[in-house]
Amino acid sequence: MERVKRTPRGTRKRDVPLTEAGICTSALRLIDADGVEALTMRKLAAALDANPMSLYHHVPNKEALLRGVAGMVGARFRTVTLEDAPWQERMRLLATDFRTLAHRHPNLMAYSFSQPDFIQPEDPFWVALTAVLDAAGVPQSDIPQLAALVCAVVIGVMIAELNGALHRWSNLQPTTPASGEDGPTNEGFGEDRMFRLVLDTIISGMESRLTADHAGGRDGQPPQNSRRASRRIPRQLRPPAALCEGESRGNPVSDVEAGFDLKEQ
Amino acid sequence: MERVKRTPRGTRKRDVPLTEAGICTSALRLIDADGVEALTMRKLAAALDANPMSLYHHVPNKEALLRGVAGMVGARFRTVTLEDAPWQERMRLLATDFRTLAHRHPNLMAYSFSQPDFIQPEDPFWVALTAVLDAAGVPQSDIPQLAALVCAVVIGVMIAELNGALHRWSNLQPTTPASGEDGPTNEGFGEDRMFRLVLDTIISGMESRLTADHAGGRDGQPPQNSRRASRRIPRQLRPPAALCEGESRGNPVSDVEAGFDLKEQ
DNA sequence: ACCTGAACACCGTTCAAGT
DNA sequence: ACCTGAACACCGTTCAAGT
Repeated sequence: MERVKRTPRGTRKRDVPLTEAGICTSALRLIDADGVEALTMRKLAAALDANPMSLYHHVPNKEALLRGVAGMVGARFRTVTLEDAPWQERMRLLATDFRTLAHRHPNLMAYSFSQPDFIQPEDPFWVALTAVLDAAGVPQSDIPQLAALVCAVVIGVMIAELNGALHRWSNLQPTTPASGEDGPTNEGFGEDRMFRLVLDTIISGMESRLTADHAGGRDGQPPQNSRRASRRIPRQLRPPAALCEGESRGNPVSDVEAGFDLKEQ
Repeated sequence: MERVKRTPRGTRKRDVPLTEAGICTSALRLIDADGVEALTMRKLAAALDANPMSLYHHVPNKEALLRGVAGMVGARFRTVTLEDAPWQERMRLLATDFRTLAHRHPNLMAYSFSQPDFIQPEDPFWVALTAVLDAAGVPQSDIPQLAALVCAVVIGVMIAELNGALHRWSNLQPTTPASGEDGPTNEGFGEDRMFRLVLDTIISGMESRLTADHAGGRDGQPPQNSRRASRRIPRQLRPPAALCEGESRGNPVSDVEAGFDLKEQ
């Protein structure tokens, strides 16, 4: 009995012994086609023309397999490091490159994004992001938290983009329909533009925080008009509902004057 | 044979006929305890002391059941509408209230957030959000897209918070370990603070866009220093990799001067 | 060492049959 | 009308047995 078999369509498979890499590659192909939830050890084995149980000699279980696939494409992330460019441009480039990778395997990424261990400290994306924040002048001690927030924001927008929520929400009617017009007018609105808008917005917000930080405290004249007025308003006009862990937030009205004061002072 | 039975532990169940609401309530209890992925039609039936097949007379299938549960807790969202407060404060309050709801049922929310139809046009959260953006002076035509982005950002941070990624990322070592210190020093860093920081940052970014919009174009003196300098830099220093749909973005260097120019002009 | 068939303990769901 | 038992078509995974 020969090992090389032919599928009903005649394509040749399994002329090579099973490998973890080969299994992951085939799994990725199935995920790209039908999504993570449609991936099955049995279907994967069939695609590899192998016995379902043979997979377990190379992969401990399905969860580890998915981790392997995610790690495989995560390692494919590439970006250029423009040391001389301003940090704003580097951050935009980094986020755009990340998004490009996500667009390459949307089904896998929609799954990976909800895994807490998706980003590892050695990942080139994380390394580049912390480097950019360092170049921006963020204090060393605040870099991890701020990088985490940037990750969360960027990934949040991409989740909403990949599962179609961004598109659907964008076409929801505003509260006041104005007049009987013919449906949503945002046909050519473009997720590209929205992604760039989010980037520009958080970069603007970071810029104003960083410059306020460098200007030093509350003495400088207000830069435009209302940017700092909102900070004088008490943070919470009513007591917040209890959180899960019953944790009480230290000082309810900690007025954040400027800068990234993440640490307990 | 009586309908009221007792479980092995003696607690009484099913003294009331099956209802869709009752099924959803029981499902929510199981989800709160063990997560969505652990919910099973058979386990749910056992919790209701019913035959697994009886559920299908009140709920078409498991997917619809989960939609029903999500809709049930989504309808529980409440917020106060402070008509007189500045839009920044209203937006903060709205996001915080949303987060409070998410903390009440984290397992369900972590699932719901990845469903594209989680937010419906009639949802009080959406209505309130669009009202806030309207009060902020966002042009009517841009409100849906901007609200969608706010949703995506806020939900993204909450996903990362609920699944622990935010906490893990925050404790990743920076690239330069400085010295052999004893691990991460961010023990009391607090997701509350990080959530507020994201809110403040996007609000700051929106403020600078809105005020720049009102000031009208590029003639006004630069407000502080670098906020607008980054816009003069060409957007893309290298050609972007092809996106999924092969869609070419119109003008690669569309310099966004100010305001929310989401529409194709 | 690598593979495999049978089997186990689960799923969601259909359907014919009960009351 | 509402409920139910049996059954179907799947899962992931274990395990003893093969080569």
